[in-house]
Amino acid sequence: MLLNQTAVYGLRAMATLTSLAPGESINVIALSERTGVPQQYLSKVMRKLVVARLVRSQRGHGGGFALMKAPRQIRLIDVLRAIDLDLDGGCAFGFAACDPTNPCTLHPIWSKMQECIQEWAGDSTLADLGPGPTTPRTRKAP
Amino acid sequence: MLLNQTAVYGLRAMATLTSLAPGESINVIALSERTGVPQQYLSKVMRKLVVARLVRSQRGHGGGFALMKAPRQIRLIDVLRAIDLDLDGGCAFGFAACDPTNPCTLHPIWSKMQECIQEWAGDSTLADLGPGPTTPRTRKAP
DNA sequence: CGAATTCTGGATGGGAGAGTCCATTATAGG
DNA sequence: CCTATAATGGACTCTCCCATCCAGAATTCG
Repeated sequence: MLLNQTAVYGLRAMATLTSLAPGESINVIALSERTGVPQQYLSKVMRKLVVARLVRSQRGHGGGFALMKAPRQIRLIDVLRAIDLDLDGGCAFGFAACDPTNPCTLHPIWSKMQECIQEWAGDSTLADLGPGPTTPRTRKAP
Repeated sequence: MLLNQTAVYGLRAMATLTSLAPGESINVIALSERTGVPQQYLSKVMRKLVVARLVRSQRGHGGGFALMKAPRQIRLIDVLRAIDLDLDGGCAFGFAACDPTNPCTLHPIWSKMQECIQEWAGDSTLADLGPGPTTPRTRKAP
């Protein structure tokens, strides 16, 4: 897989939160069932999203998680960064000084990929999600 | 980093082989110096490229590695596949049946990323490399 | 043939990501 | 005020990727 597992888990969770009615919240047990992410591990992931101020958490009876901003204001890159995913890997050759004026031989194709993924993650927001379900009839075995 | 370390190593090696004069070959020691990939590990990586028939290997005195085809005929996706990198992760939610007619909510943005990366890896070849060097003055610490 | 060179391959170790278990803290509601 | 609920946090395990060590097989050169 291209993105790491934790990043995908984060996207699943955020997508599910986006599908909630305004003002509604969901606890980690229900969220785990809908997303297929192991409960205990999902807790860790959610914490990262809370710390990054993308998600609001509420403890105690009736508590749970909800988005902290409007879906339109949450870019994918914000989610991925919150999950500690580093999209900008630097020079493919590991050169200390590699830039467009002094590029390594991999620079053209490498920067092409970087731009492609940066543009995707930077321009898409949770408002770009589809109308489809956030929970499946059947899920593939992990 | 987006791609895993081994995949990047593979691209570095292939880029360096591409920069050789026609008919020339290079042994793993020199290749390791130029690419910054640890020798012993580079051997494993090179073996994968050989098995995938992208690289020709020659043992004994004066042996080494060289490209098996013209750079134009080697796509990036061929290299990445040889390194066991799986670019097609399937549905982001892990749904068993997720397709354009019955999509999950993440489907739009997910497929957008898939297309972006598939197009990049499928359309680019080693002929698209730049003229820059394959070995740096200084390299970042790993 | 003999020796140096070079790739091949197995075995092993370290570390980070993924996942689990359990104790603790905070909070709503009766 | 008490209890059930729910998030938080620490400690631990497991697995796979990255990396290293070393023995073995093939091939060229003198």
